[in-house]
Amino acid sequence: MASPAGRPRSPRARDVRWRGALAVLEEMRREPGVTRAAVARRLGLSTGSATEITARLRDLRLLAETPVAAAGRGRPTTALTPHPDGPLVIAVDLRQEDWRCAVAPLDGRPEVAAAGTHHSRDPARVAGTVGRAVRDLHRRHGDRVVGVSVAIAATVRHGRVVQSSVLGWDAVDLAALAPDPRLPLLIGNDATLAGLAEARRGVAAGAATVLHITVEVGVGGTLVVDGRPVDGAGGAGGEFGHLPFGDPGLRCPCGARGCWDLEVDGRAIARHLGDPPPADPRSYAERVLARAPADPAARAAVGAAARGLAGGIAGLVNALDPAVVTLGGLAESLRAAAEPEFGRTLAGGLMRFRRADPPAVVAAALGRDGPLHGAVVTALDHVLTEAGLAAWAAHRSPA
Amino acid sequence: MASPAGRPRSPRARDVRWRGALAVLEEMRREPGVTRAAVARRLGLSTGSATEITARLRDLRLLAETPVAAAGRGRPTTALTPHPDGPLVIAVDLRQEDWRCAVAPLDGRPEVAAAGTHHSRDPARVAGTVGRAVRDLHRRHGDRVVGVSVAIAATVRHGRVVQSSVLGWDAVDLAALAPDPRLPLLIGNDATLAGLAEARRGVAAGAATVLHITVEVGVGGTLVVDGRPVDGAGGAGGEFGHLPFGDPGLRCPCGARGCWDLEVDGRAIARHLGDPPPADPRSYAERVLARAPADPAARAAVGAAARGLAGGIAGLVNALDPAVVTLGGLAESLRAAAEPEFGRTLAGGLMRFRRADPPAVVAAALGRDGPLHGAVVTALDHVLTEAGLAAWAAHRSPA
DNA sequence: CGATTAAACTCGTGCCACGAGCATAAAGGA
DNA sequence: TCCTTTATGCTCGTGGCACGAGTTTAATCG
Repeated sequence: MASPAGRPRSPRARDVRWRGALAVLEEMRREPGVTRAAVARRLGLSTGSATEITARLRDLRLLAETPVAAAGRGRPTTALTPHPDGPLVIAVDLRQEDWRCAVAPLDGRPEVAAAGTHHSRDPARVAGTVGRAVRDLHRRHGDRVVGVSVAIAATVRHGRVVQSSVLGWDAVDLAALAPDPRLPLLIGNDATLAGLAEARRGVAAGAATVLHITVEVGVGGTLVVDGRPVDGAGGAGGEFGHLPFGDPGLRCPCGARGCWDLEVDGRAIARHLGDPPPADPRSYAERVLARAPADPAARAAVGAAARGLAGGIAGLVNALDPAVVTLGGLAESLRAAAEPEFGRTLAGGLMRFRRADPPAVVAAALGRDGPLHGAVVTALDHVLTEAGLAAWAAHRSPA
Repeated sequence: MASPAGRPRSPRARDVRWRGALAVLEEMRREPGVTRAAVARRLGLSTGSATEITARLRDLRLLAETPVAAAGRGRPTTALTPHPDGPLVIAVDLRQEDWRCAVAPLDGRPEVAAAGTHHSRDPARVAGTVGRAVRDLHRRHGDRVVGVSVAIAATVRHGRVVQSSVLGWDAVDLAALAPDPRLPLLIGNDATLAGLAEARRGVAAGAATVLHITVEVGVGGTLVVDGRPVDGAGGAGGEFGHLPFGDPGLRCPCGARGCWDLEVDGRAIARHLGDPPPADPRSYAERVLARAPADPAARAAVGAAARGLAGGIAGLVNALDPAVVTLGGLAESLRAAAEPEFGRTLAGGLMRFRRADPPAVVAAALGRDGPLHGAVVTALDHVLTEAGLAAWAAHRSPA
């Protein structure tokens, strides 16, 4: 198989080695269980190329082919699936009070393998617990593991946690989560990753420009263009909650004034109801939402928050022109609870020429699994590159 | 040179035909006048590949090599320049009262070839005048012309002008500007294109995430990520002026309320001075800026507008995390005239963790040539693709 | 004017994808 | 049951791009 006469090529920047193979793997990922024939058709590959590429990928333990129930006449084709001994990524979702670890093969479907709760505000202890779970999975799967990706309810910049009001953390180094320093460790904001997941695998799959907005404590989200989050120079984009859409008289814990955050979440609802600022704005908001159908004051407060949400979204639509807006967390609950106000305010905030053709505003499909799916997406984005495949091929040469 | 035995390859999606050639042409474009040796080093090409690629491109009239003054010992290399009979793009900048047409070769340096003024509010007449100039250039350069790109002071969506308050136009079809229906005609917003030009060739060249903000009548601009403007599903992104950063009591001509537009331009200055709304907010603002150094009331009004500008920029930095912010048009004038207020408000509007490492805020370098340069950039982005080169090679086979 | 140096040119080779022709595995019909 | 139809997979010769070692070329330096 290796070069019989000359020496093997050294890898080069302009190299073409993995082009076809990558395209095939991306198709498998985009639509788990596609058949080989369908992939070849879609990519415009000749049957000869398809044969060669799949054979190569099988030898490298990157995919397997499973027979598929015959669909009409003709020679039956096979379904492309991740190789049973192929690469895996570990995804972690670290939330306010709990965490989950999952493992996913190249088709990007995570399987939760460990979970737990944490009530500690001590970052080191939490990182220790989660790190043990990750190391455990790494031991179990050996060098099949090619990356670790963490979704966390925190502001992340240059791969480091900068702060988290939800977790009550300041800057924290999560390098301890990597079971092996040679493994890439990716850290991402949970709302950004949830938006990424919606754009790639959720309701907005296929749309080129997707705006994801979620409300938990404050507003988060991301713009996803062509499947990649627009997260800025340091990856700390998507902090939409700190756009000054709100009352300039209100000071935000972030240090600025008039932040949108303060107009939308449980803190806004408490203000409208004349309640003191809630310790946990998220659960406070849920309680008010629950009693809103029967309680006019609660309903009015929810309506005000929904208007605050819709007005900001309208502005972002004006500025960013997304094809779809996806709503996660309390954002969807607020809209559902106060649909009339939400719809009116959204339409009224759009520039006139946009009103004829506004973007669809839809509920996120992945729910609380969004961040976990997003973590898998980013991890696989690293694996499914020329460099990633070359590294895999290097330490696992063909049988 | 063509296949001696087999038949020529048909083009395919996974084809590799233009990979190296495109990389070389992009280098020539990025740094006009680079030497062939430098390009080969940068791209990691062997000298053999460099020889072959340049020969191929020379045969296709895509580049020429000119001897270069010897720089030290060794065999002298050559500079890569656009071929004297190579492809050209036509760029148009259509502004409030005047227009310019330029021609640019593959190095992306436009040369203005025609210009004029228009005081008509009749879109058809303006399009007629400019269209004649374009057709004239097309006749002069024949089939060397491979694209036409227009920068216009208007909202553009899906390649069509939707409205322009500056020009006083409603929806207008500019298809008449194309001298030949087979030529690609690209229409873009002037502020978006100016931002693109700054990010690719101006002060922000090299930065991965650039936020460009310009003020003329209202606020425009764009976010540019990895050299591509983030302009949304229909290309109508960048309308930052219609983010609701302002007084919700003010109604904007766009149909929404509280638009940032109204806090920043000549209309805002007039409000602060108690003047009636100016007919031409741009020249009104310039007059007030001119007398601000000597006139405390004018200075205060300018300061208020500068604060409105800086507060909004701070919010956008929070949300988008750019590495650089470039200021064009009156935005730079406002900052320069009211530096203290601008700086204070900008810093105060940033989230606390960003204050330690804020983005550089710099004046745009290309000035009024920005939109023209941006139009050239988009046109060449279309030419310098596999499809673009294949089309060029098809109708001009090698000598 | 030869030594040195940087770069260009030549040429044999590997690798990927193509595509025509052949082989194969199912369904459908006689 | 057997032949036909249909869709697919496999084999193999070919083209095209880039590599890289060896050679040539055009400059400067001593």
